[in-house]
Amino acid sequence: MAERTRRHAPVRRPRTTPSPKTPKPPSSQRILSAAAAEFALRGFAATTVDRIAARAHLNKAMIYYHFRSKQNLYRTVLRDVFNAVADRLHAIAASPDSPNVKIERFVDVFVREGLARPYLAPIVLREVAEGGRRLDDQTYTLMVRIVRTIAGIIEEGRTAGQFADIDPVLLYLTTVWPIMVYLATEPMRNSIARVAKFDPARLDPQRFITHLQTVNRKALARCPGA
Amino acid sequence: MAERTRRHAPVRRPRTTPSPKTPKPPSSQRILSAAAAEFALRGFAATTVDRIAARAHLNKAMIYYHFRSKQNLYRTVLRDVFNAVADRLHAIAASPDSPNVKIERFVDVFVREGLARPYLAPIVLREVAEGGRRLDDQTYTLMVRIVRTIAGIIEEGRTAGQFADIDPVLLYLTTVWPIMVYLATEPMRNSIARVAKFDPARLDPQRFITHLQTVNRKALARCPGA
DNA sequence: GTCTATAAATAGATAGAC
DNA sequence: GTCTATCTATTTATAGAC
Repeated sequence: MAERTRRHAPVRRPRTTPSPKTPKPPSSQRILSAAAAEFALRGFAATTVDRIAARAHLNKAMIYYHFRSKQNLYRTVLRDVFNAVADRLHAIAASPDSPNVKIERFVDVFVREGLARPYLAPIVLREVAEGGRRLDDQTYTLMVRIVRTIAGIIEEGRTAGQFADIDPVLLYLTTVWPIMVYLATEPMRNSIARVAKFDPARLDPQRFITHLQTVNRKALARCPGA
Repeated sequence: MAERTRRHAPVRRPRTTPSPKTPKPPSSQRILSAAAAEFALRGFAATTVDRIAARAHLNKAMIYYHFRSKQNLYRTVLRDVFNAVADRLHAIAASPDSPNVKIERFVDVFVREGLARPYLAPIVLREVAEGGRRLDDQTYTLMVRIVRTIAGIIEEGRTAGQFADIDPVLLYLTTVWPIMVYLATEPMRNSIARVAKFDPARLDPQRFITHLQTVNRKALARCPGA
């Protein structure tokens, strides 16, 4: 609704003139990257528009020119984040692999993508803690599609008789969220390991991925298991 | 270090005069409750001292009298939260139950305690998203003790030959954090279910508890499972 | 212990030149 | 599209009466 009343800011125009050699990305892109980093680092409230501007090597006024408000900028960042996740997930779901392999690939891809995008997990977790109050309808729908897609993979395996009778939505919960927390705790993992006196290597990405894949495989196996 | 320089505020004095019939708790307690609720709802930065005061039916100045700063109040709340969790966990770990039962009880108790304390999960998740930057040493150590305790339960079962060769720390990750996210998403669960068109009852606490217990049992079972 | 100001700093948003 | 300057509101924290 408020989205309808945007007055200027052609935020993501169809790049008619790609400008062959762009040494640095256009300012609206720089703002989006800087905003993602800052929002991830400090959360919505603690992030100042000035800091975003500084990180983007721009002026505060430029942010209000491209995006109408801090709120609107945040929403755009959120949509981008969820869109990226949904894209990756759909690609996996649409692949010709077996459901079993799809679930494994899902874990693997999710962790690696998350490691490559350090802003992803903190932003999503902050939004969860917020009760999703800042999610607009579009992002909300996107989030639901993510749940439905992974649940679909499990349904696929279940109707094919390959999986045990596990609720896909619940397995989504126990799969996606440990990943998000694992990613978000990256800055503190070494400190924890040191204080707790165990080898930090135990929390290596590859070990974590294998663990989650194993847990999921066992959970979905038809073997009784005690 | 800064903790050493506290000038006034006998925050939690040994209640020498319990004042037999206290109709409402002492102001410092009211402040702590109000602060927990507000910090959970909005996070540290977005929470104003005025709102906490209003919720506690007190004046802003009282907060600075009892606690020295917003920061210090927040740290106190965090310590209380983690202390409560650690207490519950130690009680379970010290019980004479078998490791198998302990893990099941752990899941059950954690979810139910979390439901009864709606501020717990959001505060913890916000802190995770923050990279633990606001944790003081005391709380940090407390957090580590929680990891060690649950890891200890699994070690206990493993050396007794009852459990498969699963890394306790990794199982801690895949057990505790789905619970935290499950708890924190309480306000949005119904909306999600509605938009995604599945029965909200699928996300009932009891179903979630059973699911997590099943996944853990299978993960820890010695049966190969594919 | 509790309250009413109020100081001091900060941050979202805009005006208007270029 | 980009900048400087500024308006306005909010917010942490304190002073000081009772």
